Amino acid sequence: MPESYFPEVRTLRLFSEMDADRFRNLMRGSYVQNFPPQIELINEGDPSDFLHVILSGSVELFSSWNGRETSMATVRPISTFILAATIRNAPYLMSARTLEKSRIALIPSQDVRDIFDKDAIFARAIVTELAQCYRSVVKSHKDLKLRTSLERLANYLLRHDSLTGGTGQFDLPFEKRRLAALLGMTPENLSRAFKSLQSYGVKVDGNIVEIGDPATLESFAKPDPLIDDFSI
Amino acid sequence: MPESYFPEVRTLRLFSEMDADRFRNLMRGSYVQNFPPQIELINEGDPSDFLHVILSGSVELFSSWNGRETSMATVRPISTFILAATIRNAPYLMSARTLEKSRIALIPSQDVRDIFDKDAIFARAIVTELAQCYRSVVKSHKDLKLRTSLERLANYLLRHDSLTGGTGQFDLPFEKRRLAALLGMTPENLSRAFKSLQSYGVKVDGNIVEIGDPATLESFAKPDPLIDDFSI
DNA sequence: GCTTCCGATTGATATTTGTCAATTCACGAG
DNA sequence: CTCGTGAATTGACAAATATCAATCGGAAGC
Repeated sequence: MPESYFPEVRTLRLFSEMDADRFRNLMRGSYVQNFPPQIELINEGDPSDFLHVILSGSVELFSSWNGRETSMATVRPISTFILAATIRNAPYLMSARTLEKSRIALIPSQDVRDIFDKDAIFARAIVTELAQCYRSVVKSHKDLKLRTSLERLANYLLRHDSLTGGTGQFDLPFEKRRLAALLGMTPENLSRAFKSLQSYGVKVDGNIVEIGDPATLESFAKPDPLIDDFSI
Repeated sequence: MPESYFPEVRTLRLFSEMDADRFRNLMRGSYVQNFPPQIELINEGDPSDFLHVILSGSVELFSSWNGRETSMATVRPISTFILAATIRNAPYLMSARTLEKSRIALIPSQDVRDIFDKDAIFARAIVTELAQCYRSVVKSHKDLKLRTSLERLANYLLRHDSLTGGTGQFDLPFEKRRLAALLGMTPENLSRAFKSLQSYGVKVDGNIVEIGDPATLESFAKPDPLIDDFSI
């Protein structure tokens, strides 16, 4: 990996505190690659040879079974993905594809495990990151199991609004078909769900969403920090 | 905690390799308590003051939102639960209640975090355990999102059969209403699902389940190691 | 400007799942 | 043994969601 990328990767919580020499060694054995959109980076079931770090662009994590496919999460810079497989030296549970042109750093999993054993600070950082990811999936699981699709959409809109500054207006970050898969519903059902939310002040025009009356939408969505707050 | 419990806790992968002195210190600051059935040990949202280790009995992890409740997992000896909250010093995301008379060890979270910082071997063990838990939730999430309730039940039966020796006959480990909640369906729907599986050779009498023709059931259930194999 | 393509939407319909009410069944208390 | 309790089951029905087919509409290419 060219040294010019080091600072970017170093900003990641995972690497920011670790020993400088070790960091340099880790980076020297790594690669940075540019990928076009719609490239499959990881196929679920494959051995986890690399820890991936997304530096720019966006990546979708998804899973398939029996001819069906669902979206599990979207990853944005700067963060790692599929850390657990790397740590356990186990096959990937999810596939990954680029959504847009993306720059990805590939760090050999074996090196990550080696340094983990030697560097307590790095180990601490990995645990924190892992625990965070773990809690995110638990939240998603609660979202999916406790809420109807309409409630999931309403809460998604509130979350994304607050994420983008809470102005009550934002662009959907990807196609609606992808949002539908993420929320665990069909595109048709999503389309109808948007219509149903009109009565709570939600206006949609193409990719632009406007939350006219946050209080009304919240009274329907009933957001809960233990599901919707990704910072805890 | 009485010294007599030390060996039991020590068998946990999480503690088995750690420094003996530190282990003794950690245990000395801990408690072991016996709880009757149906006692709420943890309320989601509470601060995570203790890491829990179940020594005997069984515990259900569950979550609520807006008057609804769902089962997230059941925990059996000997394992920890809600490790991620302890590590991150964050509120519990799930509640926990005893299903039967249970003996639980309570280890102060602060002590766990302190030792984590000092003991690299312990840190390594925590990461392994966390990554394991994380992957389990991802599998559950895929199960819920990619399969119908009938498919989830069929795969659950196959998993549980193989877990109990693969004899093709076993007792359900808890009430059907709980199984229904775990699988994300209503008790009524579960009852009908069992009936539907009759045509694939599944017989149910009370709590006793018999898989008459594993091949047929598998051809319907299509079990997938990336969802159903909890050892990877 | 026109065409083509693909995602989004809409309507009609089917399937899945949940809800409500009634009944059955098993088990423990008295 | 009988009664009472709560879980499990069953049937009828309602709601949520998916499927299929047709249409719309905007963006890219010619």
